[in-house]
Amino acid sequence: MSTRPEAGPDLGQAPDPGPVRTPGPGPAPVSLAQRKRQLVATELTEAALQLLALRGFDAVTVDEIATTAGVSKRTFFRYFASKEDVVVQFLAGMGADMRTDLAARPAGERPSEALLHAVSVPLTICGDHADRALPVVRLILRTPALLARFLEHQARWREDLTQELAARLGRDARADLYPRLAAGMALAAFDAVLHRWSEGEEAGGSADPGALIGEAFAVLAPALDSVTP
Amino acid sequence: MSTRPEAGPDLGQAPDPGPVRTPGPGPAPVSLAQRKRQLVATELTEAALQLLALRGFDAVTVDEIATTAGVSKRTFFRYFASKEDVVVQFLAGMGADMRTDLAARPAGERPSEALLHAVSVPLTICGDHADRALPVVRLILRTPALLARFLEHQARWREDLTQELAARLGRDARADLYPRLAAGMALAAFDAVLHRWSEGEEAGGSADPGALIGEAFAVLAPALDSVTP
DNA sequence: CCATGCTTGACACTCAGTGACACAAGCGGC
DNA sequence: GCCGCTTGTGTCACTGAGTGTCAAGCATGG
Repeated sequence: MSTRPEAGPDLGQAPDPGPVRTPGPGPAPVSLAQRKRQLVATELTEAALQLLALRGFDAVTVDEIATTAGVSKRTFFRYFASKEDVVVQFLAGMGADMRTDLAARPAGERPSEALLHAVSVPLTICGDHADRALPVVRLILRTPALLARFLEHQARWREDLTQELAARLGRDARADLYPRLAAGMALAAFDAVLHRWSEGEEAGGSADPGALIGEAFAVLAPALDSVTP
Repeated sequence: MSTRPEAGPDLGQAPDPGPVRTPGPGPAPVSLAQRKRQLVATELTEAALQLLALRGFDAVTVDEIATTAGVSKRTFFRYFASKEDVVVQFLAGMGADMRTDLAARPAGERPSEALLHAVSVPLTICGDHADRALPVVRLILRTPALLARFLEHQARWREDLTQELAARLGRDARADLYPRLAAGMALAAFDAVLHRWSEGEEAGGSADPGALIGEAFAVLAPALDSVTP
């Protein structure tokens, strides 16, 4: 792969069913075609997560994943933009609505409050499905190639949060350091929590990420709100 | 490529001359072989930066870069672990001594002060060589593949800063959120400054990064020092 | 002069990722 | 019922990154 100027997989291009969600039933798609797509997608992620967790990222080829899922290599790339994406989209999908969530917060709310809520969304989801999410998070954090991709996604989140914050506060995202700085701080907290969660008690993940993020924001809050007292 | 468990290029494996520095003469290596190595390395980075800045990351092949520099593709990969690394190492090399710098700060210093100095090092270097550094930074920030690699490097910095901070404060980097959180905040400031610097006045880069980072840390300081008053 | 070690180029190979084309459903109109 | 149309898929061929191997080339030290 490489830069992917504006490419990406041809995932349901009509009423975009959103990032492929893996196992959870959730709001099932309606059309037959959509359900078929969904089926193949989950089959692929399932196969990928199992194989990769078992043998490591490098020891598994895309061909293997595809064949295990019962499709061709070519079809794999019609669902995911890269080998890394099968794993990362699992996490990244959860963060996609951060911006929406931030935009939905009441206008007068302090930045620290609003950001805390936005960032909490994916973390509480993780916490609620720890059995599925924890192995994935661990795999990502300890595989350089996956980490790089994940951070790339995160950079997009940061961009989104920056824009949204700038809009909320009536500031210029270019000329003013604060919006990007605040977004970065929120994501730093996110990362710290993710690390702590994945490392704590190498057995079954320790404290609830929802609680940890609150702890982190207690430290951040004074700085986050210092610009709008 | 992919995960690179512990691989990397066979860069001077004897008394490792450190990351290949590009043009600056600096403390020239002594041995003849070392100087030859250095020469090839700078030739490669020079060729790469020129071609990539001109035609974009995807439109240039490693073969081209190598041939332009007068060596073979195989030799390219003996100097750089990946196509991205030619560009990124330029920046990443500067950040490598962050940890050393942090460790060298007086023990009693407030975390915000110590971190500010550590993070300032690469930024002031950038500011001092803006004519060379700015195009590279812009290229990295707007090329997803390069950004991903750069963030991967930064993750290593964060790890280093985390360890060092934990040591300084006598805390446990695993159980305690604060060290990683503080390191993340410092790097968030770093990123914000880098963005601001690269975007400000699309002409020639605006305010001095050294000044910008001070501005950012003015916001961060209360949070950074809140744990050790 | 010869042995040793380091660097390089040439070659072959794996694997990620893409483009092109042909083929098989599912579906609406007539 | 048949005809198009769209959509998803497999096959094939191809580019380009990255690696292993081997056989020179060229410095050094004895």
